[in-house]
Amino acid sequence: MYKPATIKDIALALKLSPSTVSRALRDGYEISVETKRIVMEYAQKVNYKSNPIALSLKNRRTYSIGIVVPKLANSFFSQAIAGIESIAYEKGYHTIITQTHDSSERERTNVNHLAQRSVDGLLISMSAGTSDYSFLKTLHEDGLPIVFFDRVIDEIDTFKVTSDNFKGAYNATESLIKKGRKKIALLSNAPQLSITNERLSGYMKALADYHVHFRPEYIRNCSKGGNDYEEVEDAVKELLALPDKPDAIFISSDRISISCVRALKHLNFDPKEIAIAGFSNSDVVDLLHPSLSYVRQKAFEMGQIAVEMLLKLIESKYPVTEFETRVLDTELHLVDPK
Amino acid sequence: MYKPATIKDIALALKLSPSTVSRALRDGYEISVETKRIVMEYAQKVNYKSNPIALSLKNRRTYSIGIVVPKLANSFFSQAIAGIESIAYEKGYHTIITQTHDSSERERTNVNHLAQRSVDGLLISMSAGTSDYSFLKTLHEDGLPIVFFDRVIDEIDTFKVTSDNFKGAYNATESLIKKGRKKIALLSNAPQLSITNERLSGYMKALADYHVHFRPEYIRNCSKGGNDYEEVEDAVKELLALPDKPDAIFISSDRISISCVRALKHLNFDPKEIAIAGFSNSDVVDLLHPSLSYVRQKAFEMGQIAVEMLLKLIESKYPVTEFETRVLDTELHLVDPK
DNA sequence: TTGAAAGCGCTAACAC
DNA sequence: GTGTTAGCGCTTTCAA
Repeated sequence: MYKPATIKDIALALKLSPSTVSRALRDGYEISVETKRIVMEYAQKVNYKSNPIALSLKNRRTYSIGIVVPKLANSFFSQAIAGIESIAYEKGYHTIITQTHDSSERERTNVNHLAQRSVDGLLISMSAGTSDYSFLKTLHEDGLPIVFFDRVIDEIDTFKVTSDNFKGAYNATESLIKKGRKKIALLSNAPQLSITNERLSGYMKALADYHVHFRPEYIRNCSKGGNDYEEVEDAVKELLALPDKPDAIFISSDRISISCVRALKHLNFDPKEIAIAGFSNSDVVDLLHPSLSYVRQKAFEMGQIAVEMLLKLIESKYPVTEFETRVLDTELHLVDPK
Repeated sequence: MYKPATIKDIALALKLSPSTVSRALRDGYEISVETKRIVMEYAQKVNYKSNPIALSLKNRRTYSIGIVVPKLANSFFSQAIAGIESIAYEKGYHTIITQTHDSSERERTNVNHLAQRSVDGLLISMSAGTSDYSFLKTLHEDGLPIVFFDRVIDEIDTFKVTSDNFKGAYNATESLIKKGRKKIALLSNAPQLSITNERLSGYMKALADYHVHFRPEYIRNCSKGGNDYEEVEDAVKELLALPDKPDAIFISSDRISISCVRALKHLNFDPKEIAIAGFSNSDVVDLLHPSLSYVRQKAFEMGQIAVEMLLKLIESKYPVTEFETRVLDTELHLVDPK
């Protein structure tokens, strides 16, 4: 293992004290111009880099923030992360990204790992399986700054950013109705998730507003959140095997939208027969066949806002007690099946 | 910010010395069972967690490895990362993921950031734009363990894992020939990349073996690697505007494959008219329209192998001088356009 | 303007 | 079996 130059090394070489070198390097006002010059030059020469670990130990700050998402392969999250990074880097923070694969278990270990590694704060979008939030609550009460994005929870009072899931779902459902569809099924995500219920409400409200009969048998929950294709295909099969089968499906989750498209393709369904609309931030959703209308979330922007909130918490000199929840608009993209 | 319990706190409370507490906590053999019990219990009670920053400072080990990839949104990389994590977590290592967006500039800052944060080693897949490897060379010579995967470079002698890009490209091109196509264009990635040339060779060899005339005007490089859609669409347009226009395209890059599909869709090309085959690890490639045959890389496995190599380097007691380059098979998936 | 010394949390010689 | 001390790299009083 290699050993980078330290302040001590420089001090020794230059016959100065470590403290002088330290001050010179940080351009301290007490140090003479001449000394600074000498120190800087030598530091340059030996390629001195301050050791952030030592700094962290001293300052109890790491200038890194932890990100916990269910799945990197989900475009929504990789877009959100890009947004987070864009701001974080600018402000001199490093990001540590971890994924949970929607496992509550991995979520807990990842979060603890991050907290122990002393990130200055945490950005998290909850896993589908999680119902016990105590590990987060404890950390939060201990003073770890946390901001939730997209998949938020009520149990912890802090900054949050989400999409207007209600309206997104409403608009998508409405678009199906306006296409003349009256028998609209719902493929939904794990019921623990905040977003699942909001989207369900939007769907229901649209049905009600347009006097479309609501049928409980048209609702299917895919509690594995589209991570398990079989689950989605089974749900689609069941829907299409109903005596009075739906003529449209609204899918309230990113990954499940993709799985539903795949299921319809496998089952050889004509998109004209079954119209679909769903949440999706996939960057190829416009190329899918069967095609679908889709609700897009402002993922990048959500990431940016989340990290700005977190930095506010981290950098605040006094404990923050006023928390805001931002709700971002969604965009509906209509696609006519060919 | 909150202040977690330290060894000192425990020592003070229990009227023991810090070293005794330290040893007791790590179940040191010299410590009496009784003392251990007392210490353990008290530690439990105050929720003692060892401070990894202090440990890192002491041990010059962080048990974290840095990952540098061009783009998380690229399925190939998110799959590789999943592979990396699967092994890393198991062995008690933490991963720090960063993306460069194929910018040489961000690559350099990310790598330096990671090296400074004292990761124990680095897994890297090079950005398309990079041609100056000196920053990596320096770190490597200074003793930082580095393993390259997928997009490797010759300039640094260490462990590497890639796919059999030559054969993948050969097989894909061959499949187009076997479909009766004789005018096969090539959409290619940035020429600096190792994989670009290997795939080019595979394409050329297939043409040669089947006595298909090679035409330089059928080759187009998209040096932005599919990050810039316009570039790809222009390339496709140019190809299709040639007097003797191609009847097939082989695309030698993941992201460009997607962009090419999009271009063909925009330009309203019938997949029967232009057959396409390309590298892609997208998890929805089978749902794309126009459809394409695709070469899939063993991304997850590649990640696993890469991290295993890295751990070998990290945990080796002696400097390693024998390096291996593993080459993984690719899988060709044939799709008939409808 | 510069230096000496203490301390962040932990471990490991070396005592006793 | 337990305590003392020094040190990882850095900053920061305090003293000179």
